[in-house]
Amino acid sequence: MTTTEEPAASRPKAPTLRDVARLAGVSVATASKALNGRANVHPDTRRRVVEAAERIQFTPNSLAQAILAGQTGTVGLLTNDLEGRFSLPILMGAEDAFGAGQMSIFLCDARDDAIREQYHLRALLGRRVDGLIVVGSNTDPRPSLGRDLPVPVVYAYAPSQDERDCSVIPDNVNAGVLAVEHLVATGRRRIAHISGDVHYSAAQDRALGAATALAAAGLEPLGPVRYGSWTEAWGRAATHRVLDETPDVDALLCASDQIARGALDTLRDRGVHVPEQVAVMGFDNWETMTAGARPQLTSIDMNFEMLGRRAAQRLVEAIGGEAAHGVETMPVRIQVRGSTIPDT
Amino acid sequence: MTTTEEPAASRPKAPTLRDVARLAGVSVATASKALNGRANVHPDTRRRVVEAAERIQFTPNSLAQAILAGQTGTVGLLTNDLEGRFSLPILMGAEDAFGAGQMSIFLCDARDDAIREQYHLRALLGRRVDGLIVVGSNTDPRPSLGRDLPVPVVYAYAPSQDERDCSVIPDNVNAGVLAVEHLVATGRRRIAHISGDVHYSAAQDRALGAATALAAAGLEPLGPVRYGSWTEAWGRAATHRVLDETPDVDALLCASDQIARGALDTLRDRGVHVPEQVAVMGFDNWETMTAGARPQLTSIDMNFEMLGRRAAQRLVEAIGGEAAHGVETMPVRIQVRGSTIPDT
DNA sequence: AAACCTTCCGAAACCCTTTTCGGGACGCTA
DNA sequence: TAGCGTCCCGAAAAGGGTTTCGGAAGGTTT
Repeated sequence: MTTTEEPAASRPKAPTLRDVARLAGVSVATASKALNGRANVHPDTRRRVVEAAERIQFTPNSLAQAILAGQTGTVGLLTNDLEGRFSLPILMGAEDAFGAGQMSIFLCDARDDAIREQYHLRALLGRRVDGLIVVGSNTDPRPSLGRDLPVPVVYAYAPSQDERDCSVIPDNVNAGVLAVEHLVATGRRRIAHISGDVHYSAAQDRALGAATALAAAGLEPLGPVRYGSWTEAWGRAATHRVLDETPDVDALLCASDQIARGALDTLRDRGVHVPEQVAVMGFDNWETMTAGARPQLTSIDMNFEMLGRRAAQRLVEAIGGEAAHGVETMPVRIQVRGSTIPDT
Repeated sequence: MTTTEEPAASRPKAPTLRDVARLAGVSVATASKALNGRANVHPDTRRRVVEAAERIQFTPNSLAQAILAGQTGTVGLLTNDLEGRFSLPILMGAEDAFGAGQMSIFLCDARDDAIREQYHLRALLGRRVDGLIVVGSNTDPRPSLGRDLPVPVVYAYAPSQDERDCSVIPDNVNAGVLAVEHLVATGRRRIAHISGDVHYSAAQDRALGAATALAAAGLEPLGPVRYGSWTEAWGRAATHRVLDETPDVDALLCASDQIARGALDTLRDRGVHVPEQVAVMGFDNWETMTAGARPQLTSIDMNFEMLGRRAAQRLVEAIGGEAAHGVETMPVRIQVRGSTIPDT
């Protein structure tokens, strides 16, 4: 029994640069230079080293590289969005923005729990992430992580309450404007607004934008903004009320796709034709909701991928030393479908 | 102006153990022992060190610890599920299973692209993850990552094609059984099955389970299994066909919640009462779909959190040297709502 | 007072990679 | 043949935390 005998169950350790050097018959220094394309290595030597590295499937240990460089090439994504409706597109946008993938992403779900968030924060800082992206579960401003962190932080979707932090959020006000402009452009004049939970800034902002655009078009809102919850059930109930109180409504602006789905259901039940008699719009352009609707749902797309890319971009800048700050709003866009324009 | 003044632009570097030792007036070795609760440190000395560490918010550098220990305390989650319907619950289950969070998770989305997957795999191995969880976009068996990796791999949701790998998947066959048993228990006898894409093993397995349970109950299937796509539109269209061909149907077993939503819409349009005349069931128990349905949708829950926990558990075992392998199916459960049982 | 033990602290090695610097080998020129 | 320049390669240090081992200081015993 020699000391090189390994128990059968043991997994082969990942090969190190030392192993490559030994196999190629050179020093570790030369092996490093050969693999990294540095000068002063004879072509034959380089070839030997590269072949040795491939043979044993050598992968440089990023940890050791990071400890030298002071940069780990990792980013922490701290989310409170359990469903991933916001954080996943943002994750993808970030993956794209960081480029040919030098950056790996730690995803932590704090589940709207401050304790858990602090806990994950400690873990991420211990792993020496180069930066943090914090994604909220809604667009309401959230407490700052603090300003004495050793790494830059970018807040996405939910801005930080601290103006000196860097936040990137969708432009909910303009979302309301775009929606009303579209409805007006299609000839609607009597537009009711069914919103979600009144305490959400997203509801307030969208309503503000809608009111502004209505005024600009010289129109009066049809009844009050009807706040409720972000559910299909509320969309159904509110639509009944709108039809009862203002039967001459010709458009329903719903503050989420789910509410809009509920509105469509009620309209169908009551024999109201969409979009001929009443147009319906949603917000978020959530494909799951819009694709199955009858007719398919026109919606405002919040551009989450772009939001993620921009957040990642700002983070890279901050890591590079450019201290951006303040709240940056990202443009939204409208996706027109059959619920506002008759299918051709 | 004191020396503690920092230039505004420069970010304070993360403090090291060396900084703590200097502040406490001891060596780095003593500081390490004091913070880690080792013996042979005088209580007064320990207290001084701990206070110094807290004062400068010292966080041990996990990279340095990892390079020593040969374990990084990180796991790679390689997913192809763009929406995160499977991978996010699995992520959460894994977070829970790894316990008080010694483990951090790299999330990479390969977007069903083998090149991108290989690329992320290299990056993860370079970062010396202790293990990998691979999540598929559907339950069809997928190619193995290979058996010569330096870390253990657990396949979740989609099993590996290689039997020697370790896979954890939901029990789709039993899901079909449970669904039919529930419908039979509520007095249904003429049960039609509307499924999704015929090429998906999930569709086949659920249909197999349903057929088995029907036979066990001494019932004949009502017409053929109607394969189509996993969409509401298909659910609507297929329901029309079922009603036209077999008007005496008393239950629609739909292979996804989306299909079931479509079925409910068509039944409502044609004045068929649910659940009195026809019961409707879905699969996946996707809250987004089930909650807004009228009536709320009975569905088979695939227990993704449990799946994730089990996968993480198997991975921990494998990291510890216990070589589990083979395909492990996880139990599913039924969530009964108003679409099969009248609301009380 | 000398020898011994306990208690506590610090120097140094270790992990893996990169980079700098010094030196050996070789060819060319005077 | 001596000297110089060029081309390669290897030794060594750096980076941060943990651990082992040696040793210093102080107290106790004979």
